[in-house]
Amino acid sequence: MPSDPPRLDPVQLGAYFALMDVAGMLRHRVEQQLKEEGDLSYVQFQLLARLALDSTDGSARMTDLADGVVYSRSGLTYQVGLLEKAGLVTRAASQEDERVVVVTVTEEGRSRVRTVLPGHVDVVRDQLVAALPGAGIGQLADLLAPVRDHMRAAPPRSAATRRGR
Amino acid sequence: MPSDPPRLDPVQLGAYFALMDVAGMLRHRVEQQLKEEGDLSYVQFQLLARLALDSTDGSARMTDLADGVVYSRSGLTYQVGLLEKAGLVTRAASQEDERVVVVTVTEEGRSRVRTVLPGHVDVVRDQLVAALPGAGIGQLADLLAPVRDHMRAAPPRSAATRRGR
DNA sequence: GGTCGGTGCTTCGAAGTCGAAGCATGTGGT
DNA sequence: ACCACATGCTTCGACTTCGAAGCACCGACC
Repeated sequence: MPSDPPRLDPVQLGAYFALMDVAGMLRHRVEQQLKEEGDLSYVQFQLLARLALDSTDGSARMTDLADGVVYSRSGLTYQVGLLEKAGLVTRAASQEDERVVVVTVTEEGRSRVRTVLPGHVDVVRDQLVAALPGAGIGQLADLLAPVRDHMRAAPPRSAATRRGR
Repeated sequence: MPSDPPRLDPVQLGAYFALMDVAGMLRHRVEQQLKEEGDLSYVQFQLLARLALDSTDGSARMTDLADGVVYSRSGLTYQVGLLEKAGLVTRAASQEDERVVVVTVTEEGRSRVRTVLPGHVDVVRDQLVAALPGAGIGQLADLLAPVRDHMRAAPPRSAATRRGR
């Protein structure tokens, strides 16, 4: 009998829902903390953090920022505009390539990140790490890493459907 | 110089970022599929699915729906309004309590869920399950379940910081 | 050197999202 | 019965988000 309902056992479905729920709630809490302690949205924090912590010179091209964060280009333009208005970053056209806009954190931007980071980390620890006994967090990291790689590699559309693969 | 920056080792941070990234990408892909094959947003699908699959009589109060989905009340009103306009659900005041609005899936709503479910499951399998070898998906479920419970139980605000501040 | 497709970013309009305020109904205390 | 507060949902305005269209610049090829 072709049981038309899907072909995902309860365990798989459970993992899927749990993943989405946990991420959703975690994001919600993190966003609250960022808003309260630093008047930043999650996206803005991600952008600032990437510039202040993951970049040697504190600057990056718009496109590189967009790739790091899962975001539309237009949304990025908007958010960087806000950050610029707030004095946390500066924008400048690249010399080598006039099309490119280079975004750079200001000292105030770095300072803001420093202000929010401890509380941010507290939230993650209290909400996520604390719920996982001992090595749990490590196992979680080990499980998710390959998934992330798989997803980044996989084509966003068109391959998802029908028999194939 | 005291290393005041966070107190989360790289593994914990890695798990956190991986979680947020994976959930973000997965949601993005799932949303695409839903939009293409059923003209539904992720939220709308969640609402319909909850009514069609998780409810014995195919109906629920607005508040119960909002609690299940991580969502604001006003956003729920908006989305249910759209679903009603599309003929996928109906709204009616409760008899016992005039304040309560009971939402019920229509047959067309159920049908819509049936239409999108297979593709939805395909995406989850291709993107999430396929990336995890053997028992991986089960381990993921086991790890996330307690986290979800922990978060649901934990106070949404104000408890984020203990010492300091 | 001029045109042409490709790339990087922005603008624009439509939709979705949230919190606060508002309205109507229920409930408990006096 | 009355009043005050609580509860359930909606409305409102502000903000964010996205995709499509647009602009400016680059590189390559004739």
